[in-house]
Amino acid sequence: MPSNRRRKSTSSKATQGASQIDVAELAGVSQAAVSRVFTPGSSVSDETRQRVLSVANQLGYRPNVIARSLVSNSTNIIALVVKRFTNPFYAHMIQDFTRALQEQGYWTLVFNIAEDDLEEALPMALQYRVDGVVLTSATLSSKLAEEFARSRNPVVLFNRYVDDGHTHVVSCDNIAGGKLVADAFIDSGHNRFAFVAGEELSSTNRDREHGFVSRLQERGHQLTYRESAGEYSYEAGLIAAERLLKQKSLPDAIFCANDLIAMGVIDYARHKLNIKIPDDLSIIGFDDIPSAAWLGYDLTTVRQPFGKLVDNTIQVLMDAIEDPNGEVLNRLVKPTLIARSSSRKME
Amino acid sequence: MPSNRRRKSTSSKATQGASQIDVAELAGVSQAAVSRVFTPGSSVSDETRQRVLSVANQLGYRPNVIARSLVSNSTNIIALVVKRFTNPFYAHMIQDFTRALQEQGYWTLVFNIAEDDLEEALPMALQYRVDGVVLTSATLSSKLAEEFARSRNPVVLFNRYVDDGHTHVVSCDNIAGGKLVADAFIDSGHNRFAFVAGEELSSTNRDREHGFVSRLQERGHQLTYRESAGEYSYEAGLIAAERLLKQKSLPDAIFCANDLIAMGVIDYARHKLNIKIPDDLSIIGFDDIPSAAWLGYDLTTVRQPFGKLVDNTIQVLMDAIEDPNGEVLNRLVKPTLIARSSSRKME
DNA sequence: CTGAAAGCGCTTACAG
DNA sequence: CTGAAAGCGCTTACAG
Repeated sequence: MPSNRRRKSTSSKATQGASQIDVAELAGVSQAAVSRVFTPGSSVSDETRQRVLSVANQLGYRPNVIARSLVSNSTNIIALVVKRFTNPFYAHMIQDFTRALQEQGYWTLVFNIAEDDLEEALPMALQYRVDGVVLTSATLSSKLAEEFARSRNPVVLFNRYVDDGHTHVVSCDNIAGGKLVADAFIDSGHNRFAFVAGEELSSTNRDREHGFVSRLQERGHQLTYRESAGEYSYEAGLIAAERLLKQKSLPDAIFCANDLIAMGVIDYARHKLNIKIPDDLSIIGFDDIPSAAWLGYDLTTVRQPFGKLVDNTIQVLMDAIEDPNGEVLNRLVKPTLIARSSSRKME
Repeated sequence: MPSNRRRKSTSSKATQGASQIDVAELAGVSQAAVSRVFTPGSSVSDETRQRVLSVANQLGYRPNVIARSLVSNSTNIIALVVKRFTNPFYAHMIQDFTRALQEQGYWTLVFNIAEDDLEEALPMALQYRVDGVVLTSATLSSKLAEEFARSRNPVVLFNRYVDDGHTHVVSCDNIAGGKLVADAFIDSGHNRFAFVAGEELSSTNRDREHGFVSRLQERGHQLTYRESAGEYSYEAGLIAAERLLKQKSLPDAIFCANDLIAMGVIDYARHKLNIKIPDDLSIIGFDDIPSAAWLGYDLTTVRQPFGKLVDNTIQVLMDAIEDPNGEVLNRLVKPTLIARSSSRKME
């Protein structure tokens, strides 16, 4: 008879399920044997396995992952840090991301934070000894980056940049995206260009604008108007449109920093000012969220290669977990232009 | 000098942060003292506290929540189980829910499952010894419900029903919602009614339809057409509209089981068939997702009292965690009709 | 293949 | 207020 001394008899606190000790006692094997049955790859005789499994089933035993994590030093949990998100793009991101992670045997702990709380929230994530962290719509302060480096937790920035030497990055090539839009507008004969910015401080906004403006200039044009929505929302798009379209001479081509803004601009132009789109005004967005394809908008937009972004993020994360000392990865994924009817076609 | 024998000297594995033992040794106190400093409400002298805090800071010590969970038997994690969600309503739910939970000191572990995987995924959640579970867009099989009952994990169903005696429920009163729509249509003089169903097997769909049809009958009317979109999406709405609106004599009032379907129906009617909305056809949805208010749709809809639903869920959850033997709660929240221009006004 | 033992990093009576 | 000790439920060398 094996020893299994720790617990007094069959106690097992009322509110808790059975433990390995309970199973071991009833099955007449050691606690280690029970552990092995539930550890893939461990060597157990068929007889032991059967007996343990049967007792475990009878007792409703389930391994306590928390205890396992404590000794194995791995939780199989990934922290996904998102900022207050109104954007369907990020809802989708969470959706696909959690699913893809689950396929790899990982679970997702969501940290939903205001930008300012990052400094507090992230250390919390660390306390849970997550196996990795994905940061979305948030940038890492150098202090935090350092703390992460010290904790040796792999961090992947999603659609954000940083070049601190140990933070991995997976992002859409926003500069290239901005250039696609400039080319599309110019190729189809537009010549009064406007840009409606989203979050001024975000790298996504900066890069999209930079790509757009620089390509305009390369091809001998320039930006006529610049308006700021201030955030990536439909409502902000409406308001920006109101300001932008009260100009005496209107632009004939507007690039909006994301789709939601673009939809706000379209609706304001169409329903408040009776402007014909695309006859009088072409509008292009960024993201290709589902509603961009809706008949009421049919928005020309720069599609973020969603699946690729998520897949790359998972892959980078898995690589980093496997080899924490591997090289710092920086994956830039090319976007594509999806031409729909909110912008004039090539002439 | 305290003992702290377990560890050999200052080892602390290379890949890990400092532990209480490391801090204790350097601060010249016992490990228990360090623990007390990080346990709110424990009694520690000011001097000890200062010394420990200073050393902890110097070493970058952070409590290991996993270890704490193992002994305290509480993870401060809530499992949120969602089904593959395309609906912005649920994206919003996750958003608000995670935030509200964080305010209570809980974190959210997201389980994103296909309906069929529920049987596998939920036991996983249990293995993480989460403090509670919220189930969204999924129903609990009796086998699972029993397993949960045995695990003594509080479970709250969000917008789903079950009456098994131990599962809490927080839901919008979908039947009342359906009645609101019937009344609105009848009061404004419509008389050929159609219903476009979403997911046939969901209790939300069943109740909304039931409320709608029963109120029609109460007031001497009946349903003229019933079409099924089969799922709660825009695309399904388009297809359902195509089938529904090829009838020789059209309905003049369509109730769609949710907003996304309604938008699909509006777009199909308007852009493919040139039907005037609301002059020729009134359409009402359900949810009041953000895009329902967009100028291009301006959808009359039944607003789910979002904040109340989330608040109630959190509250029920907290109550159940505090008193696992408390009564089983069943909170039904009344929806309201938001009148916009996709439906004719009272005559 | 299997058991005894150590240990993961904590909390919490217990005794002072 | 404080330390010594037990224990949470596991995994994993170690020795057979």
